[in-house]
Amino acid sequence: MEERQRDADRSQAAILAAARDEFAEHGLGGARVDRIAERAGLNKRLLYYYFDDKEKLFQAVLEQTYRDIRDRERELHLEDLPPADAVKRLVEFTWNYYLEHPEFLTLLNSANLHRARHLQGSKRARELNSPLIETLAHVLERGRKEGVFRGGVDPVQLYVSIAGLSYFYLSNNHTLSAIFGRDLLAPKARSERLSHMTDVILGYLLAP
Amino acid sequence: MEERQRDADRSQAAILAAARDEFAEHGLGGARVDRIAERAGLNKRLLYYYFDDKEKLFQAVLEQTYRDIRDRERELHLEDLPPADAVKRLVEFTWNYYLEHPEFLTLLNSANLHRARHLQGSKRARELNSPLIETLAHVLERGRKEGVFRGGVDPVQLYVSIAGLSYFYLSNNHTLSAIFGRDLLAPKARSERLSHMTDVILGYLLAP
Amino acid sequence: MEERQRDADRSQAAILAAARDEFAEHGLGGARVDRIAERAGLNKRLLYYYFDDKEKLFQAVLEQTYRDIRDRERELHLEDLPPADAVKRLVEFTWNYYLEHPEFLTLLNSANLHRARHLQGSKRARELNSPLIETLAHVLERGRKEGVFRGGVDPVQLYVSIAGLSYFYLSNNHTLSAIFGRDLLAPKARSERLSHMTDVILGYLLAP
Amino acid sequence: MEERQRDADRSQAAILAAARDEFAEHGLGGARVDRIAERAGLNKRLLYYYFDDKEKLFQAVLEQTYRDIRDRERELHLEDLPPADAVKRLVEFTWNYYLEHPEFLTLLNSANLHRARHLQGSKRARELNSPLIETLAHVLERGRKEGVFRGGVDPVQLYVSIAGLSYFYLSNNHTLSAIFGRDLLAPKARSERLSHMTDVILGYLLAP
DNA sequence: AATGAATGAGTTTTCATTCAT
DNA sequence: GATGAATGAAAACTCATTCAT
Repeated sequence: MEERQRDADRSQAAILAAARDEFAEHGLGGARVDRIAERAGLNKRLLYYYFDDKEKLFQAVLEQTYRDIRDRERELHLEDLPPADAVKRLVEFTWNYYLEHPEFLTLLNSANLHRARHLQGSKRARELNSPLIETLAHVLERGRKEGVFRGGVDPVQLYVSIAGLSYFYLSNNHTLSAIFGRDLLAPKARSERLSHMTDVILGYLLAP
Repeated sequence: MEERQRDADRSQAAILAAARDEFAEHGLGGARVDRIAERAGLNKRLLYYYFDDKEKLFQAVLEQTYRDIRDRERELHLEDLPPADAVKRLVEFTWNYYLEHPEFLTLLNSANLHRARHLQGSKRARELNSPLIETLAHVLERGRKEGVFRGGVDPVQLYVSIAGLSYFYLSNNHTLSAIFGRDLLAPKARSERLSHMTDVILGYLLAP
Repeated sequence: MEERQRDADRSQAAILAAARDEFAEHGLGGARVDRIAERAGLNKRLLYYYFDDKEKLFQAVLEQTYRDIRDRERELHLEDLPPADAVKRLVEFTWNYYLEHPEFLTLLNSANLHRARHLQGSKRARELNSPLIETLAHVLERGRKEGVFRGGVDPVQLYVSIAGLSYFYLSNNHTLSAIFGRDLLAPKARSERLSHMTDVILGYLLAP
Repeated sequence: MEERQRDADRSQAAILAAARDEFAEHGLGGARVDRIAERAGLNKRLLYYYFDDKEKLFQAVLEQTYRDIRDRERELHLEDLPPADAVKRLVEFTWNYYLEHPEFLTLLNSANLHRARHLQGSKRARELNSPLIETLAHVLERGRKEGVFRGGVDPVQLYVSIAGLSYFYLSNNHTLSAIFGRDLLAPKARSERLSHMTDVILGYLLAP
């Protein structure tokens, strides 16, 4: 009985991982159920047994994806750092997380292409919301009080901006590389981008 | 003769417009050739007559899309404005263009999902490159000389950042709205976003 | 398990038989996958499930066709007969096999129209080679030693000639009938042809 | 006016030649009207203008093909040669004509696949019949009278046999080459085949 | 829990043919 | 006589999903 349960868990995890890769690579429309089963090394019928249909499977992948990044964000402990360091750390974390999880970007693109309807039904919508928003609000408040940050900064706007600077560069990496004729993921290009983004965010935040 | 030619052009244009909308709405994988023909009000066979297959049609759409935004960028005449105004205008233009052309965002996402292979073969790759990069370089240089801008700013990085700030907000609008539980496209939210982005970019650029 | 396996085998066999008939009747280019499925009484999708595509299905049919005639040739036991009888038997067998398997002729024509590329990839090319060539060589050798056959006869040439005499008559039966204005498959015409062919081959082989 | 007529004739001839090649290469089912037009360097509409449809075009090609070989046969003048030489010449002619007109073989195969229905309607059916049959009858008669040929030989059977020996070898050249693992069209193989065929036919005919 | 066989409804693509000039 | 544009029907092939065990 226990054995069976463990098998079941393992199978579900294998399916989720395979589905995540397939959806990330081809989008929701381009993903193939057959390929997911093959990637997972399991019978196709099992996908339906555990996840009902392709759409629900996509939703499960999305939820897991959000859960993962939120867990990581929670480990940042920005509240323990001086304001400027905290912001810098957030910029770096965002950049590195996107770099190491390229599937996150394409999954979000797919979710948005479908107008986020896969999140609508998500019961754990709470889980989706970033715990960072509140933390960031505190950091900004602290910075303002200490006189290092400008005031009137909306933490949501800032959070979105920090994400956007990394996201666009990495998500559109292929078209940008084609247009500019240079490899945006070369080591030097990477560190220049990170440094630029930090400059932009801190240049904006730091009080004159 | 003229008539016929004009009809051919009109048909091709109708197909391109229909395809652009369909690809934008459903992505490359989710787009349906039948629907494109229906949208265009033309026989499906004609799509193949003019564009060979779905992939080439997508490529044609992409090229036209780039051509359009590049044409608009060319009309900005940033070189005639004071540096800070020029940058502000660019931020506003980018924001408004994306707002008015939501298809641009999803098309680029699709192109990137497919690793920009549809641009690889594009003979007119030159056309893809933004004419703004050089203009922006001049603006930055002027600003630095006038003592209003900081030095050492890479125009490509800045261009990408300006784009990213708008792009992420609008492209991921649905997931973000779901997460934050607020409508990011409400009039007030829009003006707040534009104002925030301008603050970020100019806050970064303006010399202390 | 057994049941299922047997069903799979039965389905594949039904598809192969239906495909053989359809290809024989219409050629590779004229054959219709829909019709094959209908003839087999199975879902069209299954053809692709088992044989990938139309080309591979044609290849499978060809291989099976060759296997069948080779099996029959093996049952002839020409080595047990006096040389002249052995050759006579081969002429008769060839004639009758072609008569009873008209699909063999058109399938070979199709294969040749496509430059036999469907045999190129066939791993079991060995199976295609007739076991008769060696047997025929022995028969010719025996006949020569016994003084009844002329010497210097290449068994491959002879084999091809025996086949050609029947093949051309039957494969081109329709045009020949149209040209000569007589039914080449009427009973009398058949026996006359067989008798003529035997005369030709033995008239050539028998030592003067 | 005259000019026009000449253009029209030239166009029709170009279409026929292109169609002959296309049909020979791909069979009736595999031939493409577009490709025929392209090969002919003419507008597709013109094929329909002159030949009504694909089927009628195929019929026209067939008729022309028969006309051509019949014309050549008429030039043989077998009646002027000693009987054995006449037969030898016919074997050689058949072999060489097939070698030089590989399209003849595949066109006949296509015609037969379609049960020669394209000849049925042919008004000039008379043209199809070989003038050689009668000539060959005379040659056989002469040979018998001179005591060099055996008696009781049906000229039609002999004609078909002579054709079959060459036809099968050349028409099935690809499968035979694959099966026997040797190139049947290599120069040495060619001359051996011709010599073998002559031996077979004369070995059969020559009185003991 | 797991799986190979089977399927209906699409999906892209092709093709012979016709229209309009 | 000649042609580019257009089309309806059908072709090969695909896909998510279900059946039966």
